[in-house]
Amino acid sequence: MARPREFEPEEALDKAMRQFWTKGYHDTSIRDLVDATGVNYYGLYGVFESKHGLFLAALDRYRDTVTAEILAQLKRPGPLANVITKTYEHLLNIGKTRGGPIGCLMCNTAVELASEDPAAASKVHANMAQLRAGFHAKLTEAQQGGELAVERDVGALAEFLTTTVYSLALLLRSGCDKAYVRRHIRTAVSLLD
Amino acid sequence: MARPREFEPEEALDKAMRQFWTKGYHDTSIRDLVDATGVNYYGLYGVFESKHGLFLAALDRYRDTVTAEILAQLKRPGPLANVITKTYEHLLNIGKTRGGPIGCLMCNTAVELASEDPAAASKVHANMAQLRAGFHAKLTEAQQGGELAVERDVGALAEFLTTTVYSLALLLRSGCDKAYVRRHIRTAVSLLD
DNA sequence: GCTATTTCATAGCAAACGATATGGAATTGA
DNA sequence: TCAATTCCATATCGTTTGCTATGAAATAGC
Repeated sequence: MARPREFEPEEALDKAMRQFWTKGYHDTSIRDLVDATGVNYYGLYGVFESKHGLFLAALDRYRDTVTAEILAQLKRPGPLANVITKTYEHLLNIGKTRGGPIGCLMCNTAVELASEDPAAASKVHANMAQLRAGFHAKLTEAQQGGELAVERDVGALAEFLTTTVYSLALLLRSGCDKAYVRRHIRTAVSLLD
Repeated sequence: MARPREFEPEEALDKAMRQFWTKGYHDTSIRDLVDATGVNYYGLYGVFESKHGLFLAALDRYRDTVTAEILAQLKRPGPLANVITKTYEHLLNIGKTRGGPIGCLMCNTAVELASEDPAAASKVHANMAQLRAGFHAKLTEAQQGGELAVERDVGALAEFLTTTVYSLALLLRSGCDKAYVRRHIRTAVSLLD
């Protein structure tokens, strides 16, 4: 052994994720990341290989924290429409900054990078699949409980509810106010009636 | 007068718009724009002032062409759900490239720039307002014709349908296949039943 | 306490960035 | 035909980019 690291990789990754989340991939420089994490070049490159590698790690970190929390919200017991609405309302509280909400890193990445970066696109689609599975489970449970009509297409609904997560993030990031977003939630959820 | 211009500003703007549409603002360099338009630096800067000025002009051009065509689709006569579905199906045909669909410039800009560029954000929101007005007119017409229940909230529905335009663009840009997008269209439009 | 090893801090690299300056080519009015 | 003017083509500006190299600082084993 020798001189020990002066930073916690997970903590640094968390701050880097936040930076990418706020400014996007192309508009975030390595110097921005050094400033945001407090970790020097050597440390960042030693652990994450490159800017791109750090970004991919940030996407994983996002899945393991933010997406995981969304899925946890979805798993909570309760009437279908209530749980879905609560889950969507939860989105209003993530990605808050002084400059306003910054949406969802996966949604942002889908738009900024998915078409030119296969590795990023793959992680974005994996995230969509996770959300879809979460909604699908809840919908199926509701259908079996007689809460949702058996003739409803659970697969299509799960996809729709997943896309709505991204839609809400887009509205928030683009600066629409909360009342606007809440109306969208209400309208989208009314599809389950 | 003196030496005449060797390029058509509108034609150059069209190509620049396409470039921004494909790669986004930050990832498009002035040299990319020179290559894409065939116009040299002097010409671009003489007409559009700066990269940012050219981008804002591209947003206007997008509104006057792509958004205008969407609104035209919306104004066509026919049953409500049919017209809305056709309008959404039309989105599948815009922004096609060899590398796949590139979504919607306004949606892309909402995610990439709206939070840091007030001028761009303003144009994005103006675009949303135009779409909302188009949907609102169609919905009101349908309501008056007895096609849509009078108790339905036309304002909220118009907002929802507008956001759906952006959602579809996001799905297309992120690489979802057409069947996936078409299912989303069907589910969203079923809200009007 | 000394050496080996790893990290930190910073200077520096070539390349690309947005933007401008410069000189020659093309056109007009005289 | 010849200034005057405008545009094209290109060289160049100072910065910033992602990334690397270098030397000092901090630890472990001996």
